[in-house]
Amino acid sequence: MASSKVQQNRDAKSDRIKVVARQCLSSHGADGLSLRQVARIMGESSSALYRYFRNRDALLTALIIDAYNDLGAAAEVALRDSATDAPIQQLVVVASAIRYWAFAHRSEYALIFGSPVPNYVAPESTIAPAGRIPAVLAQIVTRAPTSTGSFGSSPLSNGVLNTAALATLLPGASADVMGRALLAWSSVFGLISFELFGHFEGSVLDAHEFFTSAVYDLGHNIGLSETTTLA
Amino acid sequence: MASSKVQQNRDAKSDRIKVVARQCLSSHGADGLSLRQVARIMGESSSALYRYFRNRDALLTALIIDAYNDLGAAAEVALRDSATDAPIQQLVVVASAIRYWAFAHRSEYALIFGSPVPNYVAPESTIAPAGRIPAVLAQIVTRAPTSTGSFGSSPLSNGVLNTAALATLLPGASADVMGRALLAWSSVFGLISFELFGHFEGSVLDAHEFFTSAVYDLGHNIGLSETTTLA
DNA sequence: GTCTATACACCGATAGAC
DNA sequence: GTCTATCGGTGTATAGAC
Repeated sequence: MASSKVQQNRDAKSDRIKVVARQCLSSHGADGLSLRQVARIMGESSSALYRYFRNRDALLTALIIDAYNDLGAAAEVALRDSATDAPIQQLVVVASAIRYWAFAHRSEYALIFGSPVPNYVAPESTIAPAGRIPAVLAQIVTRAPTSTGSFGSSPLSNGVLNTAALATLLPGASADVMGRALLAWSSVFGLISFELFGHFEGSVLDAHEFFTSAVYDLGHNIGLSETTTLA
Repeated sequence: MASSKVQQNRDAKSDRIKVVARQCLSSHGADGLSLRQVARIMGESSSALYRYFRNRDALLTALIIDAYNDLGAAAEVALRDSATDAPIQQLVVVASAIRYWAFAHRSEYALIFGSPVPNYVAPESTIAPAGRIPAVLAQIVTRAPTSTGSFGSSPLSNGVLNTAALATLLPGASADVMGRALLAWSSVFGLISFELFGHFEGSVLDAHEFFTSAVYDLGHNIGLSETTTLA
């Protein structure tokens, strides 16, 4: 299991490349990421980097997976550390952690949640890390009293969601819970993206307060209650 | 008021350029848009196009404004055609029209709602067209019974929204109405973007049905009722 | 593992002829 | 208004020397 010395050096340099690549990302966007520029900044020739990443897209994929995992870990930590047991407050805590991460990592957020990079197709290896956030939200929703608020005022029809696939990610969740988790996630994403990408400019003055109120509202909508329930 | 013949020719050619530019947009993304490629496709030299657009960013701005206006007009038409429906159904109709437009104009949707284009700053002239969609949504929310559902279970504090600025866009709306309109808009945006950018891939099988149910749900959340109310 | 050199492509923007 | 020619830059990716 112990990786060899040379492997450690390889990984260390891969990491150094990715650090520089993330800087490039913020100044030129995902599409503008180039091995040449990374090499220039590192003071090396571009051909040297091809020993570590087959091509530009491989570097991009590595950055995407790292971003998903970093954000997913942040959400998981927020849930674990949340001082409250009330589901709706857990939602606010987790959503705020996501928002906080997004602002601390703007370009990586844009990389994974912005417009698709032209001529880049994400490989399968990105989907597992991408599922960590909806999984966290589903954990919260699962704890909501089942009596409240079915989806869209009537239960989701069979076949709308891929319950089989989602079950591996969110074990034990009903279709309704899955649906509410996905809705909550996309709404939180919408709020954060609008704020981060400037679409609230001029209309929302206190973005933090607006976000918190809105998420609170969303929590009510998907049936989360104030009172603590057991998992 | 009658524009001269030469002006008409100029506008016609500007339009032809923009048509080709929109094609380029879909294959290479906003950042990859280049006057050179547009010229190549049109069978002209690139320098000729500089008579019509000062530079690349000017072309981009024209495309952005057109996109906002096109989408805004689609939303307004949808609202007008559903004038006699209950507010919550109006919301579904308008949101569906936005979703429909997004899928018919993927690259333009990504242009205005995706990641910001690196090194491009949108000029002031884009903000008015961008406000047409929230204005439509606010019209719907305004018709909801004021008794139901305040924002986040407690009214929005003063100073959270720029009510002065929003008033010119949504005359007569209260801060609470504005807030609910913005929340609805960002949630609808989140749903559409997740679907369009592939984040529902593998989990949502019937995206249309899921979208409709979710928007219905959102409508309830912001206090829209089933019964028709007068404007 | 890193280097130089190379083949090949792309771009924005301008000058000056017609 | 359109053209050619040009300057000065960007990039991917490989071959082959050290």
